Amino acid sequence: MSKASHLKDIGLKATGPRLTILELFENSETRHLSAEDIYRKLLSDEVDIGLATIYRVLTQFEQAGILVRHHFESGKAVYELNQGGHHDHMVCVGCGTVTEFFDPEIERLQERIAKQHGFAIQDHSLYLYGECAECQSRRAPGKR
Amino acid sequence: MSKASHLKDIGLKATGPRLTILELFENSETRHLSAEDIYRKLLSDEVDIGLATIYRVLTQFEQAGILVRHHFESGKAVYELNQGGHHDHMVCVGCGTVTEFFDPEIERLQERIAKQHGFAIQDHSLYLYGECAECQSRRAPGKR
DNA sequence: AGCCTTTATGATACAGAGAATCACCGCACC
DNA sequence: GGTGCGGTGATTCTCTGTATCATAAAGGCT
Ligand SMILES: [Zn+2]
Ligand SMILES: [Zn+2]
Ligand SMILES: [Zn+2]
Ligand SMILES: [Zn+2]
Repeated sequence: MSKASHLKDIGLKATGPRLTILELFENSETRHLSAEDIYRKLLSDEVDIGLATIYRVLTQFEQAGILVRHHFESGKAVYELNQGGHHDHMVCVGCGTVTEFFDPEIERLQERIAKQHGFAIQDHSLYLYGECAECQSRRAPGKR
Repeated sequence: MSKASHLKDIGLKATGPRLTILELFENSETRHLSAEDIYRKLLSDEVDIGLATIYRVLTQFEQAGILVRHHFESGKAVYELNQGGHHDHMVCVGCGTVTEFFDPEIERLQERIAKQHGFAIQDHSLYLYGECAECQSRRAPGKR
């Protein structure tokens, strides 16, 4: 009953859709999922949850700190399980693969710049867009 | 006739709306403007340019390299004059003020991380969100 | 300048992501 | 097992931004 009680702790009833979506994140190969991704995945699993519910649950989970939301250039928001460690993202414009990274030096420099301007950082977003190693060799197989 | 010939060089006719929008950017106090911002500003100046035209012209100017587009968390795209130097942005969640900054060290570290993953960066976006100095003292006048 | 072809404009319709509505449903507590 | 309140899902609405299309205006040519 860990999952159900976790939901109750944050004031959310342990309903079918919520547990299903939470489990989907825990068992998914791809960490970063959009509302549409989740909707399609559930449909292919014969689970029928309305798109409105998915949007609602994702928002609630984000506010509860269970999920973290990101906005890549794709235009649609993606969510991932909040497992404590902050990290930033590299997005391949070829295949869409998302790679996570964390650089304490960059984090420190951001704080330093903010301090220089008397700015109190609450949040930040750093996305690198480009071509992953696979997509590069796929486009120029000879090179390397 | 510098502006007009500049437009012609990139294959765009030097029309009224295009010149007006370009001049608006050059004379604006605020560097970062959304389509809606421009539309309202022009309306208050008794200039009537359709919103569709503004969106179209902004897209063309971005493709021509005259403007650079950014997506802050606000949800709407903002544009600024492309004056050569790349920079990143700090956005105040209180008053919306945008502060620009450039840190060669952060840029270098991004490249290093990409290289470590065999990733070829084409573009990146770094936004810091928080409270500017003014908004902080406005909320807590005693402190400082 | 006046004509003519090409491109631009602007009103409006359309699209896509996501939030709001609201009647119905089902979990939790008794 | 009833009852009430929160949850659900079909649908509608909102908000950015794009596509359409008839009309207008650039700019090259004479
Ligand atoms: Zn790739
Ligand atoms: Zn991540
Ligand atoms: Zn501020
Ligand atoms: Zn800027």
